[in-house]
Amino acid sequence: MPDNQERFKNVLKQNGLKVTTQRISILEALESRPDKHLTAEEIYECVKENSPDIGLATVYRTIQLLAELNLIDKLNLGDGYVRYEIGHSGANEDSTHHHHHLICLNCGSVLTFQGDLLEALEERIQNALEFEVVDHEVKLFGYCKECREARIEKHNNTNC
Amino acid sequence: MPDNQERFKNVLKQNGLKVTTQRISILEALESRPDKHLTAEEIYECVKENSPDIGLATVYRTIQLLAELNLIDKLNLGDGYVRYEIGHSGANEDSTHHHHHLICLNCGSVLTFQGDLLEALEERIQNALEFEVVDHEVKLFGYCKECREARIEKHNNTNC
DNA sequence: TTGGGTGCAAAGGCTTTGCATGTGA
DNA sequence: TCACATGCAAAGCCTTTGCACCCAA
Repeated sequence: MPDNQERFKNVLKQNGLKVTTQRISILEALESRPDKHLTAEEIYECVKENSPDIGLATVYRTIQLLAELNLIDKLNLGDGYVRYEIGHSGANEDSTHHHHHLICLNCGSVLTFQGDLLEALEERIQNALEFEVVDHEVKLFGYCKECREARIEKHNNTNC
Repeated sequence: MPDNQERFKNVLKQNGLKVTTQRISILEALESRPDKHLTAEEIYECVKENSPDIGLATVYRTIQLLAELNLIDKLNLGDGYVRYEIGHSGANEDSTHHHHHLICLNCGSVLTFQGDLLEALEERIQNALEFEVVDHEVKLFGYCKECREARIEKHNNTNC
């Protein structure tokens, strides 16, 4: 999406930051793999294909920057890596209510789903606990279609 | 709760594991601070008061064990530490639907709340995406009562 | 020109692991 | 007794930082 890239360049300029080839490459890498939830290392490997000289430290610095600019979202699956993805909602929409994640406990794949059924809950909390909710994160753990089918198959074959 | 401790000892024995003073101490430390979401280091400091010779490695090994035995829950607030707390639901209840967390973005305090408004959502996902949900994790980020009041006060004083 | 950006390597910080010693059953 | 558990220190691993060089503006 060149739109997104133009927006990125503008955001950088507006913040007095420079538009460098590395920054563009990293954004492109993330854009080319939507819903992929890449780790810093994966982004690094991906970017190196086109920019072999890039350093891992630059990747870390840039994703931190992108996250601060709300251009990408951080995601922690609890596996020791911090992951990143292009912001689904975009900076123009209400960024506080976005998508959530379905994490397969077997293969580790991550699906996303839209939907915001938490507003009622948040309102209740706001009233009951006087806690002002500004963001939320929902992770659902389970088994994806593929793994379920494989498991059923295995079950039929081995009976365990 | 001596009940919990008895249960713990039984669980250990049933799994062919030994009941050691270190393991008991660590469980006690976690029990004495419900809703506190301690890091390994904090547990270590806490246990050292009564067992000065304990090693940090033992704490790590034990909390890992306790988590595997479902006696404690892991919690990741995204601040670089893994935290642990005594399982609220206990092993006798339905352990898949427990409590959730309210994390203050200002002071870092963590409140918990019960309630499970996600069942409808999970059912919908189960049907639509053929993803079998077995557990979920909900984190709400915002500002606790104390910080809100402090913020309002500051606002009134400094006008910013 | 020039101050922010980058690459490389070293350092940080949390967690795990190897190994000899200790200890519950 | 003896296999499991512990303590200590070293190693692992992801991430950040220091510093000299580079380059977008």
